[in-house]
Amino acid sequence: MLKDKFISEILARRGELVGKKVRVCGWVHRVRDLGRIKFLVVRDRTGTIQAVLKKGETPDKAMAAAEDLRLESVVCVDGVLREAPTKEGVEVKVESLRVLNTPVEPLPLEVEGSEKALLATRLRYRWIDLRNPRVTAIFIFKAWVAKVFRDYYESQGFIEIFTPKIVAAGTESGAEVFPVLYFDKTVYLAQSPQFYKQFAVIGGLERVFEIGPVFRAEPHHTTRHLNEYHSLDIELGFIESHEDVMNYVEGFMVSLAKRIDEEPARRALETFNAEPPRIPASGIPRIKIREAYEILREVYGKEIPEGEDLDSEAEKLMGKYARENYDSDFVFIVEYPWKVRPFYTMRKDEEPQWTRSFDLLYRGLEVVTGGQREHRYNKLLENIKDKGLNPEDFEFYLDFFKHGAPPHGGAGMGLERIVMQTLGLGNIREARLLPRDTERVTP
RNA sequence: GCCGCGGUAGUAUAGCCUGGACUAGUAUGCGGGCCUGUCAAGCCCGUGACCCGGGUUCAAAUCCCGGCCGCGGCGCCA
Repeated sequence: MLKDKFISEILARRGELVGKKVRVCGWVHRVRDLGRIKFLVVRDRTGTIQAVLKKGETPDKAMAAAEDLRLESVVCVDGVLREAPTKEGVEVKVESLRVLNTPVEPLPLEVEGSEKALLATRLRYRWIDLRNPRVTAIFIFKAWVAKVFRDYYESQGFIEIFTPKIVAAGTESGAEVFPVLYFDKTVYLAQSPQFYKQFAVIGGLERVFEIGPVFRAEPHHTTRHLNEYHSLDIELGFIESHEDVMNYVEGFMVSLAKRIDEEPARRALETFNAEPPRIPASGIPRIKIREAYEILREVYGKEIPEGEDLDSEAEKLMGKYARENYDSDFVFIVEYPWKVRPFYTMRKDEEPQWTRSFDLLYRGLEVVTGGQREHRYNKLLENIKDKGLNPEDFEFYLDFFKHGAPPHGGAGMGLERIVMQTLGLGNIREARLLPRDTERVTP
């Protein structure tokens, strides 16, 4: 390995490393050339550190190598760490400078302050944009959210699964799918792992989760939709109702909120000046959609017809309501109308126009959808017909329910949306390394 | 899918409404120079742009039409 330590590690251990030789490998973030003395700021994923070269003190070979440096040159610097009046309190007195690569063209985007460029430009040159510490922080945070997800569900007895993304069935929750040529057949990119996570529960794994890509062929033009995103999915058996599913969703959100002071998260929140997610001690409020209609009408003068879904304005208002009345950044909206939910949703026995389902709003944006699934074969068949769908199209799925399907339910959570809402990003594309939208398929 | 707004150097912008002194301004980057403690270093010099096509006009960055691209709102969803 050329590199033995991240810059953050050198800085964290500066006490013991001062006076010793260190090696810093990274990108040239800035060059301040004062003639007989040159300062290089070297950056890696974890931070920046200053290296200094002085004519007469630094070996000529290193001085010569420094002449050809440009911004974003890739370097390894060897030298002695010493105390200095820099932001970090230390600097590297250069003894040798190795230039591993030099940009062959001027930079189309400046790393520092790249977020000031148009998002389109940043995405076009994402490999440069990504070097901006503010951008790096988003993806380190995203990885941390996924880790907390994995940690939490593993601790609750869930098994991680990996389901097919190439599927035969068409639409299952209303979202449009992308067709794919698969040998001599047309198949589709999975718009959710829905059927297969249920399959895994029915197959006896009982509690499962998956972190995987999903594909939506909707021509969105918004700041909160992607055509490809990562879904955090869970599914669990032996539940009494959708309340059990909500408890597990809530458990994850509480875990996120509790662990938010861990290093990568703390730094990201600080970078974006974001408030930690707020969940009251009493838990996330759960409001039936029937009550939400009333709240919207009476408190905000917003009319949503009974039995209709909340529109995005209504979701924003309910988010505001939860914040002001429950001191909560989250709110569950519960028991959605059957008419706006997919066929596999379990209806309430006594009130079949309502379902055992929920959405979770986070700062006024839907980030989770879930509920109890219909596990009784005959009821499932009825529901398919009631939705005007053809049972033959779902034969492979229906078969799962013929040989012992326990009562079960689950939820799907939008990873990028959780990241966006936590950090207060203006556009979900910022939370995706290489977003796919209606026009963008490169890089 | 419907609707709205936009496209000026590598990047980000001013100018457009009210066509002409625009030789298209500014910042930053980039190239060169000066400088031995800078830290978004500074100072000096230089470089570089009106999306494409058509139209109106004596005259178009500016007005009109079409195309392409970008951004956003709604819808749908995570």
